[in-house]
Amino acid sequence: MLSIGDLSKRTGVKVPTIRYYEQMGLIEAAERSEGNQRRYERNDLERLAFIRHARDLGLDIPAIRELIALSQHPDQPCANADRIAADHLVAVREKIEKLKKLEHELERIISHCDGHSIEDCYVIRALSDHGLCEGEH
Amino acid sequence: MLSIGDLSKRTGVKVPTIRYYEQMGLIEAAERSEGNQRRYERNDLERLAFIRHARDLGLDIPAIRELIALSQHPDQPCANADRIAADHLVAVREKIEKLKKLEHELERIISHCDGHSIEDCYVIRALSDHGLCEGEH
DNA sequence: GATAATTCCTCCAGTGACTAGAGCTTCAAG
DNA sequence: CTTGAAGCTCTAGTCACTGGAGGAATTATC
Repeated sequence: MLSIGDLSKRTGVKVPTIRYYEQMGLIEAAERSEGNQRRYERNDLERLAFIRHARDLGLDIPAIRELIALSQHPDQPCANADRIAADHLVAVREKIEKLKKLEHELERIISHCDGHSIEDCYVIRALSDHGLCEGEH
Repeated sequence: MLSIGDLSKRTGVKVPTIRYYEQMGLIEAAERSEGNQRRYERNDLERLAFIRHARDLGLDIPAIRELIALSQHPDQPCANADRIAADHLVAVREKIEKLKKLEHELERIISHCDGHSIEDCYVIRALSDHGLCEGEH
């Protein structure tokens, strides 16, 4: 039996976050000690590690809730789980593309600036005047 | 003189967002009509375009506030403005790196799954068992 | 066994950058 | 002069936590 603090240390999920996940229904309400403190077992540890891992991959809570629900019907086809992951992959790729554009834009702005005065600062000027941008954004 | 709606159309910043920026002190409180409606001029348009552009680049409001303050001292050196942009560039690059790792991980998980049942689903298994991951994350 | 230090509990509020809605007033067009 | 769009303020909600207050339970030390 683990206390919430033990569970936190083992999974790297902060204590208030564990309580938050319980509130959100991602983990079941834990058993309590005589003094009303949460007590966890091995399967809670696994469940929480699953959630942690999914969050690290950037999945949001509704998606995780769905994956958990799916994982509880082991006999069903896993097309839905694949779809969740694939949709997320698309979103991740889109974010990467956007950020790459930003990266280039920032590089360009910074490299154009000669570092003298604000009056001539390319950073400030580029922000003021969208016409100085390359491409659309 | 522009109404808040006109300003919104011209800059692409939504009306409630303009009011929010005013509240946050990014734009000065506008003059008002007799009937208490905001009235804007050309320089408000420029200021708001500046903010919009900086937000599109992903700068947060404190950074934008700082850039605005800097832009009002045209005789000072622009090292600070450069630093803000450079710091942001570092943050953007870090985000890109993280997302690329996620991309690979998701690709790998999805490609391993044969699409049969949840029981064997690699998506679910990979999430449950961190040991199936490549590298650290 | 007493005490002290740590961990736990619940509840509430705050984060960032908006966004939405209620309920009311003003403006512009016909 | 009427009507409908657009404006006003104020409040609350979004997402996924995070932090603090104030108090109870547990664990460690003496």
